Amino acid sequence: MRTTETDKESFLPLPDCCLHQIDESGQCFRWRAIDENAYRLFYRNHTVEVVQKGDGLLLRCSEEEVNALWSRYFSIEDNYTEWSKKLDPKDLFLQRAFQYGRGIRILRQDPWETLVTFVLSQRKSIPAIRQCVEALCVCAGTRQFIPDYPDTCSKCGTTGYEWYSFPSIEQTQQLTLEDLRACGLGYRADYLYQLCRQLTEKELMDWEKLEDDELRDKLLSLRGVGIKVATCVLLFGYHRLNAFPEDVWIQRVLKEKYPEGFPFKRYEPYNGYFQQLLFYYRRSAREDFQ
DNA sequence: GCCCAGGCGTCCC
DNA sequence: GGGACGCATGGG
Repeated sequence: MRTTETDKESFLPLPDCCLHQIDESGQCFRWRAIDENAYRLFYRNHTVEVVQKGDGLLLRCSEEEVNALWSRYFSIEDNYTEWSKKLDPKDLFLQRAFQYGRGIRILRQDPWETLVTFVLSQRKSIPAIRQCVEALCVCAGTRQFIPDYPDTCSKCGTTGYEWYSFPSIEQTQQLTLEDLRACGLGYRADYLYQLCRQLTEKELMDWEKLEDDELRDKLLSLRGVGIKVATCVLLFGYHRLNAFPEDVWIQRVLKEKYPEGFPFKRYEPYNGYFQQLLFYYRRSAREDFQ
Protein backbone atom coordinates (compact mmCIF):
# COMPACT_ATOMS: atom_id res chain seq x y z
CA MET A 1 0.00 0.00 0.00
CA ARG A 2 1.25 3.42 -0.88
CA THR A 3 1.90 6.02 1.76
CA THR A 4 -0.37 9.02 1.39
CA GLU A 5 -0.44 12.34 3.17
CA THR A 6 -3.25 11.20 5.39
CA ASP A 7 -1.44 8.10 6.64
CA LYS A 8 0.91 10.21 8.73
CA GLU A 9 -0.21 11.59 12.07
CA SER A 10 1.59 13.66 14.65
CA PHE A 11 0.30 14.76 18.01
CA LEU A 12 0.94 18.29 19.18
CA PRO A 13 0.26 18.72 22.91
CA LEU A 14 -1.56 22.03 23.30
CA PRO A 15 -3.92 22.31 26.26
CA ASP A 16 -6.76 24.85 26.06
CA CYS A 17 -6.53 25.15 22.30
CA CYS A 18 -9.90 25.03 20.53
CA LEU A 19 -9.83 24.98 16.73
CA HIS A 20 -13.46 26.01 16.48
CA GLN A 21 -12.92 29.09 18.65
CA ILE A 22 -9.81 30.14 16.73
CA ASP A 23 -11.66 29.71 13.45
CA GLU A 24 -14.46 31.93 14.77
CA SER A 25 -12.16 34.52 16.28
CA GLY A 26 -11.73 36.60 13.12
CA GLN A 27 -7.94 36.43 12.83
CA CYS A 28 -7.72 33.92 9.98
CA PHE A 29 -10.04 33.68 7.01
CA ARG A 30 -8.96 30.56 5.13
CA TRP A 31 -9.48 27.65 7.51
CA ARG A 32 -11.86 25.09 6.09
CA ALA A 33 -14.07 23.16 8.50
CA ILE A 34 -14.21 19.43 7.84
CA ASP A 35 -16.43 18.89 10.83
CA GLU A 36 -16.82 20.46 14.24
CA ASN A 37 -13.50 19.08 15.44
CA ALA A 38 -11.41 19.02 12.28
CA TYR A 39 -10.12 21.76 10.01
CA ARG A 40 -7.85 22.14 7.02
CA LEU A 41 -5.26 24.87 7.56
CA PHE A 42 -3.11 26.73 5.06
CA TYR A 43 0.24 28.48 5.38
CA ARG A 44 2.04 29.70 2.27
CA ASN A 45 2.41 26.59 0.08
CA HIS A 46 1.53 24.17 2.86
CA THR A 47 -1.72 22.70 4.06
CA VAL A 48 -2.60 20.22 6.78
CA GLU A 49 -5.64 18.60 8.32
CA VAL A 50 -5.89 19.09 12.05
CA VAL A 51 -8.17 17.24 14.45
CA GLN A 52 -9.04 18.33 17.96
CA LYS A 53 -7.89 15.47 20.18
CA GLY A 54 -7.79 15.33 23.96
CA ASP A 55 -5.26 17.77 25.31
CA GLY A 56 -3.85 18.78 21.97
CA LEU A 57 -4.05 18.56 18.21
CA LEU A 58 -3.62 15.66 15.85
CA LEU A 59 -2.00 16.83 12.62
CA ARG A 60 -2.07 14.67 9.52
CA CYS A 61 1.55 15.25 8.57
CA SER A 62 5.04 14.19 9.63
CA GLU A 63 6.69 15.11 12.93
CA GLU A 64 9.26 17.01 10.92
CA GLU A 65 6.63 19.22 9.35
CA VAL A 66 5.04 19.90 12.72
CA ASN A 67 8.38 20.92 14.17
CA ALA A 68 9.44 22.96 11.16
CA LEU A 69 6.15 24.71 10.51
CA TRP A 70 2.98 24.16 12.47
CA SER A 71 4.31 24.44 16.02
CA ARG A 72 5.46 27.95 15.11
CA TYR A 73 2.15 28.71 13.41
CA PHE A 74 0.33 27.84 16.64
CA SER A 75 3.06 29.58 18.66
CA ILE A 76 3.16 26.74 21.14
CA GLU A 77 5.53 28.51 23.50
CA ASP A 78 2.81 31.02 24.44
CA ASN A 79 1.49 30.19 27.89
CA TYR A 80 -2.07 31.45 28.10
CA THR A 81 -2.65 29.79 31.45
CA GLU A 82 0.15 31.92 32.85
CA TRP A 83 -1.16 35.10 31.24
CA SER A 84 -4.68 34.49 32.52
CA LYS A 85 -3.37 34.87 36.07
CA LYS A 86 -3.23 38.58 35.31
CA LEU A 87 -7.03 38.66 35.08
CA ASP A 88 -8.60 41.14 37.45
CA PRO A 89 -10.92 39.06 39.70
CA LYS A 90 -13.22 42.09 39.96
CA ASP A 91 -13.56 42.39 36.17
CA LEU A 92 -16.48 40.01 35.72
CA PHE A 93 -16.90 40.79 32.04
CA LEU A 94 -13.33 39.87 31.17
CA GLN A 95 -13.57 36.81 33.45
CA ARG A 96 -16.60 35.62 31.48
CA ALA A 97 -14.90 36.43 28.19
CA PHE A 98 -11.97 34.26 29.27
CA GLN A 99 -14.19 31.34 30.28
CA TYR A 100 -16.08 31.69 27.00
CA GLY A 101 -13.04 31.86 24.72
CA ARG A 102 -10.25 30.16 26.62
CA GLY A 103 -9.47 27.98 23.58
CA ILE A 104 -8.34 30.99 21.56
CA ARG A 105 -4.70 31.38 20.59
CA ILE A 106 -3.05 34.14 18.58
CA LEU A 107 -1.62 32.47 15.47
CA ARG A 108 1.62 33.42 13.73
CA GLN A 109 0.31 33.96 10.24
CA ASP A 110 2.18 35.06 7.16
CA PRO A 111 2.66 38.86 7.28
CA TRP A 112 1.74 39.44 3.63
CA GLU A 113 -1.42 37.37 3.82
CA THR A 114 -2.37 39.06 7.08
CA LEU A 115 -1.75 42.51 5.61
CA VAL A 116 -3.86 41.83 2.54
CA THR A 117 -6.73 40.11 4.32
CA PHE A 118 -7.08 42.95 6.81
CA VAL A 119 -6.90 45.60 4.10
CA LEU A 120 -9.75 43.71 2.45
CA SER A 121 -11.59 43.30 5.75
CA GLN A 122 -12.68 46.90 6.10
CA ARG A 123 -16.44 47.38 6.03
CA LYS A 124 -16.96 43.67 5.39
CA SER A 125 -18.42 40.92 7.54
CA ILE A 126 -16.23 37.93 8.32
CA PRO A 127 -18.09 35.61 5.90
CA ALA A 128 -17.70 38.24 3.17
CA ILE A 129 -13.97 38.51 3.90
CA ARG A 130 -13.58 34.75 3.59
CA GLN A 131 -15.36 34.84 0.27
CA CYS A 132 -13.24 37.50 -1.40
CA VAL A 133 -9.98 36.10 0.04
CA GLU A 134 -10.82 32.71 -1.45
CA ALA A 135 -11.65 34.32 -4.79
CA LEU A 136 -8.30 36.09 -4.74
CA CYS A 137 -6.47 32.80 -4.06
CA VAL A 138 -8.21 31.03 -6.92
CA CYS A 139 -7.54 33.98 -9.22
CA ALA A 140 -3.84 34.50 -8.51
CA GLY A 141 -2.52 31.82 -6.14
CA THR A 142 -0.62 28.70 -7.14
CA ARG A 143 -2.77 25.67 -7.79
CA GLN A 144 -1.86 22.82 -5.45
CA PHE A 145 -2.97 19.24 -5.60
CA ILE A 146 -2.88 16.47 -3.03
CA PRO A 147 -3.15 13.13 -4.82
CA ASP A 148 -4.74 10.08 -3.21
CA TYR A 149 -6.97 12.19 -1.04
CA PRO A 150 -9.70 9.96 0.37
CA ASP A 151 -12.62 12.08 -0.81
CA THR A 152 -13.73 11.76 -4.38
CA CYS A 153 -14.77 14.87 -6.24
CA SER A 154 -18.50 14.69 -6.88
CA LYS A 155 -18.14 16.65 -10.09
CA CYS A 156 -15.23 15.08 -11.90
CA GLY A 157 -14.88 11.78 -10.07
CA THR A 158 -11.15 12.14 -9.54
CA THR A 159 -9.54 11.48 -6.20
CA GLY A 160 -7.43 14.27 -4.81
CA TYR A 161 -7.69 17.61 -3.12
CA GLU A 162 -7.25 20.82 -5.03
CA TRP A 163 -6.47 24.13 -3.39
CA TYR A 164 -4.81 27.46 -4.14
CA SER A 165 -2.08 29.11 -2.11
CA PHE A 166 -2.45 32.70 -1.06
CA PRO A 167 -0.96 34.81 -3.90
CA SER A 168 2.53 36.19 -3.30
CA ILE A 169 3.32 39.87 -3.79
CA GLU A 170 4.60 39.11 -7.29
CA GLN A 171 1.53 37.05 -8.17
CA THR A 172 -0.72 39.84 -6.92
CA GLN A 173 1.14 42.36 -9.09
CA GLN A 174 0.16 40.36 -12.16
CA LEU A 175 -3.51 41.16 -11.60
CA THR A 176 -5.26 44.05 -13.31
CA LEU A 177 -7.67 46.31 -11.49
CA GLU A 178 -10.46 44.50 -13.29
CA ASP A 179 -9.15 41.12 -12.08
CA LEU A 180 -9.16 42.42 -8.52
CA ARG A 181 -12.66 43.84 -8.84
CA ALA A 182 -13.86 40.49 -10.15
CA CYS A 183 -12.81 38.97 -6.82
CA GLY A 184 -15.45 41.09 -5.10
CA LEU A 185 -13.02 43.52 -3.49
CA GLY A 186 -15.17 46.56 -4.23
CA TYR A 187 -13.39 49.87 -3.64
CA ARG A 188 -10.55 47.95 -1.89
CA ALA A 189 -9.41 46.67 -5.30
CA ASP A 190 -7.57 49.95 -5.82
CA TYR A 191 -5.94 49.68 -2.38
CA LEU A 192 -4.54 46.24 -3.15
CA TYR A 193 -3.49 47.26 -6.66
CA GLN A 194 -1.28 49.96 -5.14
CA LEU A 195 -0.30 48.07 -1.99
CA CYS A 196 1.31 45.15 -3.83
CA ARG A 197 3.52 47.64 -5.69
CA GLN A 198 4.80 49.31 -2.53
CA LEU A 199 6.49 46.27 -1.00
CA THR A 200 8.87 43.36 -1.37
CA GLU A 201 8.98 40.07 0.56
CA LYS A 202 12.39 41.09 1.90
CA GLU A 203 11.04 44.31 3.39
CA LEU A 204 8.24 42.45 5.11
CA MET A 205 10.76 40.01 6.57
CA ASP A 206 13.15 42.75 7.62
CA TRP A 207 10.35 44.50 9.47
CA GLU A 208 10.33 41.60 11.93
CA LYS A 209 13.35 43.27 13.53
CA LEU A 210 11.59 46.58 14.18
CA GLU A 211 10.11 47.73 17.45
CA ASP A 212 6.32 47.82 17.63
CA ASP A 213 6.03 51.57 17.05
CA GLU A 214 8.42 51.59 14.09
CA LEU A 215 6.66 48.62 12.54
CA ARG A 216 3.28 50.28 13.00
CA ASP A 217 4.54 53.42 11.23
CA LYS A 218 5.88 51.34 8.32
CA LEU A 219 2.49 49.67 7.97
CA LEU A 220 0.62 52.99 8.24
CA SER A 221 2.58 54.31 5.25
CA LEU A 222 0.97 51.67 3.02
CA ARG A 223 -2.10 52.21 0.87
CA GLY A 224 -5.34 51.18 2.50
CA VAL A 225 -3.71 50.70 5.90
CA GLY A 226 -5.04 52.81 8.77
CA ILE A 227 -4.59 52.37 12.49
CA LYS A 228 -7.02 49.47 12.86
CA VAL A 229 -5.56 47.40 10.01
CA ALA A 230 -1.99 48.19 11.07
CA THR A 231 -2.75 47.00 14.60
CA CYS A 232 -4.31 43.76 13.33
CA VAL A 233 -1.21 43.09 11.21
CA LEU A 234 1.00 43.74 14.23
CA LEU A 235 -0.98 41.26 16.30
CA PHE A 236 -1.85 38.51 13.82
CA GLY A 237 0.99 38.81 11.30
CA TYR A 238 3.95 39.82 13.46
CA HIS A 239 2.81 38.34 16.76
CA ARG A 240 3.13 41.65 18.61
CA LEU A 241 0.94 40.54 21.46
CA ASN A 242 0.47 43.96 23.01
CA ALA A 243 -1.24 45.37 19.89
CA PHE A 244 -4.89 46.15 20.67
CA PRO A 245 -7.05 46.57 17.53
CA GLU A 246 -10.15 48.71 18.07
CA ASP A 247 -12.90 47.78 15.63
CA VAL A 248 -16.62 48.42 15.97
CA TRP A 249 -17.10 45.48 18.36
CA ILE A 250 -14.27 46.53 20.67
CA GLN A 251 -15.53 50.11 20.59
CA ARG A 252 -18.86 48.83 21.85
CA VAL A 253 -17.17 46.85 24.63
CA LEU A 254 -15.07 49.83 25.68
CA LYS A 255 -18.10 52.08 25.73
CA GLU A 256 -20.36 49.62 27.54
CA LYS A 257 -17.94 48.00 29.97
CA TYR A 258 -14.93 50.28 30.32
CA PRO A 259 -16.26 53.85 30.35
CA GLU A 260 -13.30 54.79 32.56
CA GLY A 261 -10.87 53.22 30.08
CA PHE A 262 -9.46 49.73 29.60
CA PRO A 263 -6.64 48.87 32.04
CA PHE A 264 -3.93 48.54 29.40
CA LYS A 265 -1.16 48.86 31.95
CA ARG A 266 -2.35 45.82 33.89
CA TYR A 267 -2.40 43.56 30.83
CA GLU A 268 0.96 44.49 29.32
CA PRO A 269 2.57 43.04 27.32
CA TYR A 270 -0.38 40.88 26.24
CA ASN A 271 -3.16 43.41 25.65
CA GLY A 272 -3.77 41.91 22.21
CA TYR A 273 -4.70 38.55 23.66
CA PHE A 274 -7.19 40.11 26.06
CA GLN A 275 -8.55 42.20 23.19
CA GLN A 276 -9.19 38.99 21.28
CA LEU A 277 -11.11 37.54 24.23
CA LEU A 278 -13.30 40.67 24.38
CA PHE A 279 -13.89 40.65 20.61
CA TYR A 280 -14.82 36.98 20.47
CA TYR A 281 -17.13 37.14 23.46
CA ARG A 282 -18.90 40.33 22.46
CA ARG A 283 -19.31 39.34 18.82
CA SER A 284 -20.30 35.72 19.41
CA ALA A 285 -22.69 36.44 22.23
CA ARG A 286 -24.21 39.44 20.42
CA GLU A 287 -27.16 40.77 22.34
CA ASP A 288 -27.22 37.85 24.77
CA PHE A 289 -24.05 38.83 26.56
CA GLN A 290 -24.22 39.96 30.15
C1' DG B 1 -36.10 48.35 0.40
C1' DC B 2 -33.23 48.85 4.93
C1' DC B 3 -28.95 48.37 8.00
C1' DC B 4 -24.46 46.62 9.01
C1' DA B 5 -19.81 44.67 8.41
C1' DG B 6 -12.50 43.40 12.28
C1' DG B 7 -12.20 51.34 8.19
C1' DC B 8 -9.78 54.23 5.18
C1' DG B 9 -8.83 58.36 2.18
C1' DT B 10 -10.09 62.90 1.50
C1' DC B 11 -11.71 67.28 2.56
C1' DC B 12 -12.30 70.79 5.82
C1' DC B 13 -11.66 73.17 10.05
C1' DG C 1 -5.61 66.70 15.65
C1' DG C 2 -10.28 65.60 14.87
C1' DG C 3 -15.10 65.33 12.54
C1' DA C 4 -18.06 64.50 8.35
C1' DC C 5 -18.55 62.04 4.25
C1' DG C 6 -18.26 58.65 0.39
C1' DC C 7 -17.05 54.27 -0.65
C1' DA C 8 -18.54 48.58 -3.26
C1' DT C 9 -20.47 44.47 -1.92
C1' DG C 10 -22.86 40.64 0.46
C1' DG C 11 -25.82 38.98 4.21
C1' DG C 12 -29.61 39.35 7.49
